[in-house]
Amino acid sequence: MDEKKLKNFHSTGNCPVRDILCRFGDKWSVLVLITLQANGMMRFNEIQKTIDDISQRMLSVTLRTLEQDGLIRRKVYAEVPPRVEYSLTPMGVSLIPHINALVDWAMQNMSRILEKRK
Amino acid sequence: MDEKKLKNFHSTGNCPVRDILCRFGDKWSVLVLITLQANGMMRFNEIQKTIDDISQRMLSVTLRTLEQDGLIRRKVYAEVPPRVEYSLTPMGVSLIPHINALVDWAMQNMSRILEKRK
DNA sequence: CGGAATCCTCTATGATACTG
DNA sequence: CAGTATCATAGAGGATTCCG
Repeated sequence: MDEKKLKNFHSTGNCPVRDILCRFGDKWSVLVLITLQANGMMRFNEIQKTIDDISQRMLSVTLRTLEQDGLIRRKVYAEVPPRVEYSLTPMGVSLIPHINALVDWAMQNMSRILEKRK
Repeated sequence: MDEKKLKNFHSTGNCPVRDILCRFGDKWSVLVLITLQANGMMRFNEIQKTIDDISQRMLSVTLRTLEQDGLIRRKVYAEVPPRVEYSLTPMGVSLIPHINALVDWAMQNMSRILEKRK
């Protein structure tokens, strides 16, 4: 007797796609990305003021991770006081439309979801 | 002197869109959704075997949350032993393409990202 | 079979203080 | 200004046990 053949989504033990997507599953990454997209090049303090409930530490951690993954670029100017500017890389830009699609979906279905939660 | 007008993405204190998107930012929701999409109607145990590293508890919690949000449907059959079948609702189905877009993006950029992390 | 209840652990995040 | 270092904590997630 043959069972239903069920499709799964991870190759033996670890799924690299899950590894990638988990990076945006954190609390701040998506917000930082769309903030950079909307405002272009931004300084550390500008980002923090824009996302006003992010702690300095988490902004720092998030930016470092995103830079490591190649989604944002970090440019340091040899000045005093120091100036550092962040912007999206082409790869970061290529992710934006998909994030926006999710945001649009969320806005369209928000009221119905919030209704059901009660 | 007028400062740069920075665009932000949350109305005073709480952003409902963030509330919605955080639901898929957890470890399992997306995986459950695409698993249901790929296999259609599924029983609890089938899902757990398919996503073989999810604990019974987390599968239960995840399914309940997704059902509450109206993304999946839970159908109980009055049998012994009990049978419960899960499937996507239309709203759940409408989310799938956007998830797939993210998965595709992840697959396309995976190798480059993993390279940069080293 | 499909869970719920309990307990426990570990990670993500936050608050605070300090620095080149 | 743009961080790092340190410490503290809530909550996500896991292991185990029990139940209709």
